[in-house]
Amino acid sequence: MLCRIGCLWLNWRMISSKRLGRSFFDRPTLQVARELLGTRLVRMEGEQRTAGIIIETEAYIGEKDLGCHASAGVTPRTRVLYGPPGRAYVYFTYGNYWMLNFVTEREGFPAAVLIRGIVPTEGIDRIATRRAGRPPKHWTDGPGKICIALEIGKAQNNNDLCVHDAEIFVEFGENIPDSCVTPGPRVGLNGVPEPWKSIPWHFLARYEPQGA
DNA sequence: AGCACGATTAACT
DNA sequence: GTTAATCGTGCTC
Repeated sequence: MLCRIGCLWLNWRMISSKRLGRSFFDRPTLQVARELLGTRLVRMEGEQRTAGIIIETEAYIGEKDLGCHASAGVTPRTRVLYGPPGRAYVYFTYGNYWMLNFVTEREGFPAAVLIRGIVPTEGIDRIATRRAGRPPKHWTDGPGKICIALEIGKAQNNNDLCVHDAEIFVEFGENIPDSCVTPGPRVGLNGVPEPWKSIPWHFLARYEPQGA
């Protein structure tokens, strides 16, 4: 009886959960990158939520993709990319900035989605403090800015997004129709040879926050 | 140990 | 439009 109740409770948790599970990330990276648009990125800081709607993503897929860090093979840094899907890959670049990615596809295949833009929805006061002096329009419109606004750094690298007490996770959001999505080349790959430099693995959503 | 570079940002002209 | 800042990472010696 107790077991039955336990199972029902677990089922209820699964069905009613607003969170994306591991199966969401264990799929082709382009599909994950596209479908992440409109979902909600949540950063737990103790009991407080800081969050925003994801509106811009980029896919980095495998060792053959010369724009992907995994083109260098397994190194201390890229090890996370080869790990199981549904983990955070957080790396440091340009001497100043952290970048948040979600690892995708099966364990052993290195791929991830970079989170490039969100629209803040919760914890606005904390975001405003961390982005002080900048206009709201530029609070979270870049991958480095998102990590500043949500206080994401080295400590979150390799974090599992799909456990109950995750610091970072993603919730289902509203559906973004294809008519509101603009694919294009990935940003910042100037030294990367074609076709990787121009391949349209960047996804930008036109998103109108409620009431605007 | 040394070197070149980077999935950026902010402040310039 | 251009460019400086800044340092971990990966590669070579």
